[in-house]
Amino acid sequence: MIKLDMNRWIMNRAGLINFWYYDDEEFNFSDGKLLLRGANGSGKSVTMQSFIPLLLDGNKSPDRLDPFGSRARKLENYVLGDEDSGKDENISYIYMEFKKEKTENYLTIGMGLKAKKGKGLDFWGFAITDGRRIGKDFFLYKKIDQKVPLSRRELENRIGDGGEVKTKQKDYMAMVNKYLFGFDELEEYDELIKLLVQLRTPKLSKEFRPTVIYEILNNSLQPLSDEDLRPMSEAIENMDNIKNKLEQLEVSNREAKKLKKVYEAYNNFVLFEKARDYVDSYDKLKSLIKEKSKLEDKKVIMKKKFQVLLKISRNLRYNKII
DNA sequence: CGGCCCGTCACAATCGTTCC
DNA sequence: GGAACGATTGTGACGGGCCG
Repeated sequence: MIKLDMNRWIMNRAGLINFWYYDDEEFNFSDGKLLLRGANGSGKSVTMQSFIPLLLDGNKSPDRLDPFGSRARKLENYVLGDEDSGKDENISYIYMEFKKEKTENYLTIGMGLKAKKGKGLDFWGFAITDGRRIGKDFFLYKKIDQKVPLSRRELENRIGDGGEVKTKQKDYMAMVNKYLFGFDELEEYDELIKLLVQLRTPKLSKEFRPTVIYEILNNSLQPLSDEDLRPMSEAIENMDNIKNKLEQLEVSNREAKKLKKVYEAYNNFVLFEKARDYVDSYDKLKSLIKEKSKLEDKKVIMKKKFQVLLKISRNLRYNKII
């Protein structure tokens, strides 16, 4: 997180030595601001890009140097000068001095660049943290009157414990972040630099259209990692699944209701049939019971009649025999 | 003065990024 | 997907400083 420090570092001075068309040049900032004025192509952009972003992260890619994003010029060209009039070998220094807004504390970051024709580019970035100031009590020349710039080894010795020297771009970037910005993660610092690079694009003034602004701002935003997106995509996926399931269940429910309606009608019909059968059977049973009791009465009478007849019959037989 | 050790430099190889 | 370029790492040669 960015600390809200009311006594911030502000840019105080910036300087170039043996770099591009500059022999030994110093720019003094006023309240952290600098106004560069000049005709098109006079080198305002080239001068500024040498400080921001180059001095902030040490990224020496040609496309980063050029505000138009082309790869036409390598940093080596700025160190050696033009193709024909240039030198065969040269050491350049670029530096920026920061001052605390309210106190007399100074911090200088910078880089040395050594180029040899056809031999690529050597780089060493440094920070002076003990308050020594370039041109006042710290010099990038071997001797003050002879303008021979220090080699890396010589600079390291001269800085000593009062600062740091880094030869790797990543280390230099981490060092600048540590002293100037204080982001917890180097990635955050990287994002800030990317934003600065995006915002300085001349497209901003050339094509002032909302879509272009949108494009630039969009590009400058930190991309979301898969890690960040996974919970969301999973949630959306779940929502989709649940929605699909719900729709399916609703269809099923409708169909089941239809089925139920028909089935109920069928059930009622069957029940009615059964009930009618029952009622009929019950009536039949009642009439049969009635008939049965009638027949039983009849049976009793017949039995009595039979008894009488039997008695008569016996009497008749007895009389005969006797 | 010579030998040893350490740091530097140059070079090659490989990896990563960006652009077309 | 390839080309170009930068970053990084490893290796060997070289040279300067230090010590005996």
